[in-house]
Amino acid sequence: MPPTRHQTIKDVAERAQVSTATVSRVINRTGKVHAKTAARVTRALEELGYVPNAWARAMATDGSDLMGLIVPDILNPFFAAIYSGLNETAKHRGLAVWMVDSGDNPEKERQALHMLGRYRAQGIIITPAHPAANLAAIERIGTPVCLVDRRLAKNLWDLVLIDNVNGARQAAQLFVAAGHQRIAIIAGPQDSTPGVERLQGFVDALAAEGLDMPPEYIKFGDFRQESGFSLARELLALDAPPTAIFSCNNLMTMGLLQAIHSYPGAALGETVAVIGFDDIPISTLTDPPLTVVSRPMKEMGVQAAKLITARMEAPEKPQETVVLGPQLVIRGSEKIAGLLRWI
Amino acid sequence: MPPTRHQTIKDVAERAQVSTATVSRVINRTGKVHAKTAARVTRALEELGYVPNAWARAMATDGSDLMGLIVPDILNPFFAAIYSGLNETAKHRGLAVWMVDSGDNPEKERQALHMLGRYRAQGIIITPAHPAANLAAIERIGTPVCLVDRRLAKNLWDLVLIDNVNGARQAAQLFVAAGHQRIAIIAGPQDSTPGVERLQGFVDALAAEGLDMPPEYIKFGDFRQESGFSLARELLALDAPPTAIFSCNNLMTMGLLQAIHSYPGAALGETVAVIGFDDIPISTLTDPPLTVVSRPMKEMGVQAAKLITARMEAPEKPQETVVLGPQLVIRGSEKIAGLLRWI
DNA sequence: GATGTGTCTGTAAACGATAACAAGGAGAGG
DNA sequence: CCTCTCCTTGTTATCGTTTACAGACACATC
Repeated sequence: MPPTRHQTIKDVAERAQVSTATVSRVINRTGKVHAKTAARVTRALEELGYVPNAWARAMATDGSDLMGLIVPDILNPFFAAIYSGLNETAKHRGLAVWMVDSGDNPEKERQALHMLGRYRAQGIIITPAHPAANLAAIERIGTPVCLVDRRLAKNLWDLVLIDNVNGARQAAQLFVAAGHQRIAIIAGPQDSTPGVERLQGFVDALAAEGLDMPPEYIKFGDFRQESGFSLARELLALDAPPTAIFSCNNLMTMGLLQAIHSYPGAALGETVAVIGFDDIPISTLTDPPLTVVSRPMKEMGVQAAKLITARMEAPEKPQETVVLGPQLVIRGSEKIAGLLRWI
Repeated sequence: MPPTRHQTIKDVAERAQVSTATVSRVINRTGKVHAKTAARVTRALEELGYVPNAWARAMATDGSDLMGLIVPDILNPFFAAIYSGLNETAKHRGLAVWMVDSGDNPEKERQALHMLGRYRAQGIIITPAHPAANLAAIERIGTPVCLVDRRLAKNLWDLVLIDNVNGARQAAQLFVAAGHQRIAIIAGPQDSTPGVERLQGFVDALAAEGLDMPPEYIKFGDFRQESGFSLARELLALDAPPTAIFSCNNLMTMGLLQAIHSYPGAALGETVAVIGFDDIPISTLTDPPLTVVSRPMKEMGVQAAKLITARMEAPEKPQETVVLGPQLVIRGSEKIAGLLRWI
């Protein structure tokens, strides 16, 4: 292959015997162009296989048509689904979405913010790694910002949230309805809003049912599989192990299942019941299949796209929060054989 | 927040009482600048919170420092791992990676190629959705291209491949060693190289062991979970169902497990044994845990980064192919209780 | 024929950065 | 004191695109 330089609008102009302004007018359908001239330009465009240069355009128009999405874990289906919803909606508005992984790590997140700044993203959708770590950097961003799933220490930005309290409450009530008395929770980190809210909702709902949670039934993980595994083993090793465990995110649920599976004498649906927060691909493969609190993940991305494009058009409009409701998907793992409901 | 325009190099120059050239020199450490001047510039840089404009830089230097990665499925951990390896290696070389999802769909892939072209990506790493659909478009790309995991109809580009034949052979031999006679395969689409090679390797290896595969034991799926599920049910419903099934990718393996789980009388490790191609998060959670042919996914991304950066420096060097070896991870699901090894 | 009104097209100045070139000043050597 | 170098800095053209402005022409109207 010859070292083909990219064709420019100038090359097209020459070949079509017009000025670059006219070519630009044809490409963008702005301004009047005689049909015959337009045809000549279009032909030149095609013959040369012209591909517009997005940066040059961005520089001239002061708009990159680029949106950044920063997620803590590209591997987590939850964030992949958000990307999917965001991307589809953004594409309709002529915007491209660049997804970057922060690894849930403030330093990498800082780098990601900086990179998207350099490429002049016109809007940033982010699930922050930490409620305060990059607060200053985020405040300094000159473009619209929309937070998804997690809040920041300051309430300055549009938000797409899930009603975590409500989701956790539904899980708690289902456990109680299934007859459980010894109910434990593997909670998330308490410096993240979902971590706090899910714990809160769960504990409060049990209290409302007259059940107090002893401290040894409340374990704090870090939303990773490994912590779900080890904390679950701690719970199973108690003198009076819980008969029901609520796990506060999908990865920890994986670890929890692994722990139950490998723990002598423990068996899902027999000695211990489980409800997880967020669906996972294996939900339907366990025995019994897994009951989970499920979130409208893709819809979260769609809403984020709407919020941020709205703000791009009206930067000074009041801050807006969209709260979506989670839904309990009951598949069976919330019960154990030994406990009978007497309804 | 005030509608802060981005600071430019000119703003910095004014504040530091120097010319834009000097600022540029300080930023890029090119050319000599007096220590005192440099300090003044650095201070201005910080005080204004200057963020360089990547496009303007790209236009002036004719280099976007941008690489594109096009994958058929962002949700598949396999591709997420490739991204991870690619990204880390690229970052060391000052390159940013933009991952785009083609949905394994030639039309969306075409759009992705076009988008990366507009943003003047300096290299494209791609797992093509189809061996020929976008061949012309890919040939027209003016920048280095590296194919990962799948070939194209023409052999013009650097390649990172897995020895699929070898991986499938190992699976076949393990089944035979475990005493199986009735061995089936859920193969991938035959218009993709991995699909062809894994089938080929498996069938040939069995033939070498003196086992012919009857046609009803060879099912063709599309690498999605749903096809794994339905094809597995077809196999289980045969008059003489297989005692061993090899599933040619991770998603179909999920479907296969689901089918076994839900099929009356079928049980993993008792009536039917399974080996999957590619590891999955639940491999260790099934009972027995899953035996799989595992690939060095992250390493594939690293190799792709190396190939493409090498080609960016020497565009005319001969085409190069890197073949990485898969590894059999034996966990137990390749056997069934009924069959005893007599070694 | 002078004037006005469109329609169409070209000229040239941005946008934000880099880099080739030029030029000023300081110090060294004669 | 003149000249030669070297160090440091500024001037300016350039990258590919858009767009405000102006100009050229055709046609209609009075």
